[in-house]
Amino acid sequence: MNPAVPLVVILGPTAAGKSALAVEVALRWGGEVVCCDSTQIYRHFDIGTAKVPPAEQRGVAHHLVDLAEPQEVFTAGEYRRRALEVLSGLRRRGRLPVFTVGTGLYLRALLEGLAEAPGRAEELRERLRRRASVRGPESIHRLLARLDPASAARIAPRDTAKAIRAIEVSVQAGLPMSEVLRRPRPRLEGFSPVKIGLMPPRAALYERIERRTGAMLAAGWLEEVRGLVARGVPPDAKPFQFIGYSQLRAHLSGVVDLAAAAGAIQQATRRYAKRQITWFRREPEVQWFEGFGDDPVIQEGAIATLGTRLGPAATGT
RNA sequence: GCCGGGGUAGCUCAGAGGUAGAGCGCGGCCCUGAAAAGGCCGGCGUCGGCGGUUCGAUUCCGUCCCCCGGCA
Repeated sequence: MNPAVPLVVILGPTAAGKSALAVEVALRWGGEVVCCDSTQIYRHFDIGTAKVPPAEQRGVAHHLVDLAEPQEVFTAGEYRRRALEVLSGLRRRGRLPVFTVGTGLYLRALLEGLAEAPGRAEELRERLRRRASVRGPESIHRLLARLDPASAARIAPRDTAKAIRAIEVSVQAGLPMSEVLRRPRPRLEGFSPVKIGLMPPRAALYERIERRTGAMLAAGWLEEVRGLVARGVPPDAKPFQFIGYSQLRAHLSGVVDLAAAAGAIQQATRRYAKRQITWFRREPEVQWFEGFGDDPVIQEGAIATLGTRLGPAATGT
């Protein structure tokens, strides 16, 4: 068994400056960035998902971006498998993994593992969705209550997405999902995570979200969306549900003017940031910094904290 | 200056003699293969100011201030 090696995790809400800090850390300790973001997985959806442009990568390798085509469905389990591959490569080459985490579930799937459970069953999902739209979301919940009362008690009656997953698992596994979840989970071995959290003041974060939306539009976001539609990416492709892409598609089809679309994007982003904050607050053993990751003062503090765990910087830049 | 209309939550507004609600916003939360998804909870308030009537006024009366129209 190899001794545990460090792994850096940088987490925080969208627009908190995770990417900039990650590149700094990677440059200091000879690391490579590993993205943990469910949207940057998709190819061709670049501007709105805030992928790091090559110039800002400053020669640092970025992993787990552009893994899937827009019409594919990517999952937390798939993320875990791909991340483990990347980690073993980095370990072999003696490079420090620096995760930028916007998607809390994916991080949890990697660090704590997922219970061994059946994967998606598209046909069953489709049937259940149809049932939900014809007979109402509660009908799905009633079905679940018969298959798995414990899960039904835990899942809200109108939370169709969670109820469908619970039914899917229970049916395929032949026992209630609540039982399946009791199985041991394969925790990440051989790495000791060091977690840095970015938590800018709320007002400043919201201001930055507003400005970034404008900057993304100025950078050609609308043209990107127009191009995706033109090249035939189907409207029901997963990434078209992401924040901004749905609103800009509505704008292109003439339903709303651009200003209204931009306002809706900003609002959706604020809500998303709030949900991320709620999730990350429960993450254990995080060293929190109350500012932005591209602020030199915050970077200095984070790097000093990391220094106590990683030792002095391997490369002096 | 005169005549209307109006000042109630962050915004738009409803309401009624017994200290107030809706939508949006905002805040809090949940989460095991769609997670930028999906779901749950919360009113956060000098009812423009000051007097008066009343057991009780945000509601009725007076007055002042402010906003929006129209006429000057």
